[in-house]
Amino acid sequence: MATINDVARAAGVSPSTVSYVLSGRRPISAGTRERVQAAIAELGFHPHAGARALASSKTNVLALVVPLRTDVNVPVIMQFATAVVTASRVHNHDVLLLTKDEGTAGLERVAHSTMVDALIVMDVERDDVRLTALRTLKQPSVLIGLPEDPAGIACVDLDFEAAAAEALRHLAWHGHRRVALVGPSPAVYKRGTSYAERFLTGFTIASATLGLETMTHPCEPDREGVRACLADIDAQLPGVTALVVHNEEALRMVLEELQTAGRRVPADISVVAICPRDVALNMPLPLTSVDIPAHDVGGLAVETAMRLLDGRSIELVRLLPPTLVERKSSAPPATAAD
Amino acid sequence: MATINDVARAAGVSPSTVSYVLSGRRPISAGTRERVQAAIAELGFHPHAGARALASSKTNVLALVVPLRTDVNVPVIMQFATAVVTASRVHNHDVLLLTKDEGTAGLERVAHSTMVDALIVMDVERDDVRLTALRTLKQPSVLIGLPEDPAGIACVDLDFEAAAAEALRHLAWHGHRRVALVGPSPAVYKRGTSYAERFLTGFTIASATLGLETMTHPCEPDREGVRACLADIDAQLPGVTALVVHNEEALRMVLEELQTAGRRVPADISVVAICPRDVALNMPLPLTSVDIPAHDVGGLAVETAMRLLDGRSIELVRLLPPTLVERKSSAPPATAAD
DNA sequence: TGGCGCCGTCGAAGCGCTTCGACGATGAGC
DNA sequence: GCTCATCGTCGAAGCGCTTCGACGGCGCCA
Repeated sequence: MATINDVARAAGVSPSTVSYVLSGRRPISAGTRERVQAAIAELGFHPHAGARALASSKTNVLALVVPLRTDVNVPVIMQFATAVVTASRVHNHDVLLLTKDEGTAGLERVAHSTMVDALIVMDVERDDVRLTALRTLKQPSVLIGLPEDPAGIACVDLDFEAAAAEALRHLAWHGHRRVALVGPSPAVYKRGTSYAERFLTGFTIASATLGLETMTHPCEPDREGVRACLADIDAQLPGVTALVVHNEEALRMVLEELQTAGRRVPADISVVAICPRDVALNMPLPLTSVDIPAHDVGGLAVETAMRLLDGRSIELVRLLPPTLVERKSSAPPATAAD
Repeated sequence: MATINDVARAAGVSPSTVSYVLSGRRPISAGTRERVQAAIAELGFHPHAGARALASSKTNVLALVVPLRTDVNVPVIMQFATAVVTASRVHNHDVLLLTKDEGTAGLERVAHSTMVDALIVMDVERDDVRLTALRTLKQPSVLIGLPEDPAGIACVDLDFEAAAAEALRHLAWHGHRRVALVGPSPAVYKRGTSYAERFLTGFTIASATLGLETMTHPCEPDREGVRACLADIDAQLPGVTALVVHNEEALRMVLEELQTAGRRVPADISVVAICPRDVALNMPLPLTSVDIPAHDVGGLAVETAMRLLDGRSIELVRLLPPTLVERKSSAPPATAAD
């Protein structure tokens, strides 16, 4: 492997000049620059990442902490992850992949050993134990999610409260009065997963504001769980005319169960999903949905990390406004006249 | 951040002694070792990864290249990825996440700049363009998959040919004579994706060996694709009594379509799936399946990388034998008497 | 009791890069 | 024509660690 010294020798300049050509931190004459670049190309020189990190205390690596539990929706996680990687590359950074199960120790390990410049943390819980650890690190961190007390840590996410409100507003506008929320699995709530709670809150508040009769119900994403959930909803909220489904894995089964029960969507019952765009589009019926813009959120997380790294100002909490797209699964409720 | 010098001073020894305590490369007396360890703990010392990489030319980082296309099965990819990360941690390594779309350039970038010690590459194609690049790197690489000509590169995977044979053998043993393969989407074949082709090959060979009447059909994983696929199968292989499904995303829909058509599984038609265990178990009916042991394969990939790194011998191509587990979706075909 | 080998430790070099201060050359200002 | 910035480049220090050769002290054997 060629070193910066080899390049310098080949170009007839000093190593520092090569470095300045590379970093652009000092003016270099056009002629010199070209000779250096030619030498770099010819020798196939790539600066040694470790040496660079040592000298500059920058690694150009971001840590990304992903959950590996399978009760969260895997494809969505993957969408976030690839969005983060893609955005990182745009900013000339790479991504070190950590799993949530290493917990606090993993964060400290990579931070203390200076493997990364910043950390992006997914699957944040209400009182996430990792927060205090993150606050003591010298590297900045960005959460994808919003804990109860972010205090000093940057957070980005979809505004799930607003998303719930948006879904209800849409249904209310169509004339629905009785709406049930099919939520994530009980385990997700039990963990205090941030987005689930915020959606629930938004749902409850909007329900009151709009004067709707609503109920909420977690849902295990298997056939039995879905059946039980729908049965409970029918029992507790008879005459329900619309469902808000915030559980992608259950989504398809919910639709199937409705069909099996002979309830047509949207003629007999409307469905609004909270999920990524492509999921909504790939259902048997294109669903009216509020997007989970994983790509935007991931990109924003990286962007925020970059701003933090070069000392630009940021908004500490950034919640993206939801977008509801009306497709084929929502309509006014059937009237007695129908 | 404390440095090794701080630790040395605190423990009253030289920096090299601290280093030897850390690495165990030279004998250190118990007393000294304890003092050093105490100092390390007290100061919260973590060696600087860059400095270490520079001095030792080892990064303790593995590159993992994942596909981000969505026509491959995302949850399976995720299983491989988490298996690799988990296994890496056991060997005291971290994982740098690359996406396949950076192609050859990405591999060369991380290798030439000495960011990683070895590379693990997923989603390998028949004539993968990345192979020649990999061969020129000074770092070893391990493929998850098996290209046409691996020549010198370590490969690990499930033995998909044997998996196909296993599925057919099981069905033949039950007395089935007409069996159709519901394969991955056409795009997967078109790319020359290694596992899809190997499965197809194994299927065809085993079919001949066992003297079965079979056919194969790719399947787009959406409602329409599944319907079309099943219709084609019925048209081209009338009286088919069993299906081998090598397409997880279509799996659920296949079952649904069969049910809709009033064909009971396994009474009217048997189904053998090729998929991870948990997928087979989470279907409405527990499926007879050949496991895709993502966890084992990922672990083996890491293990192989480690052996390569410390010069132990390896088998260049390692294909894990398939395991078929009989569950509720396979049975002897209905006879005329039924 | 003297010599030899081994154990445990030290010191220094060096990994490849960045960065800071310095310095010659050039051009502008008076 | 002389001073003073400015531009472009250089040299050297230093980032924090590993590793190699060296060396003192000890136990062992003769």
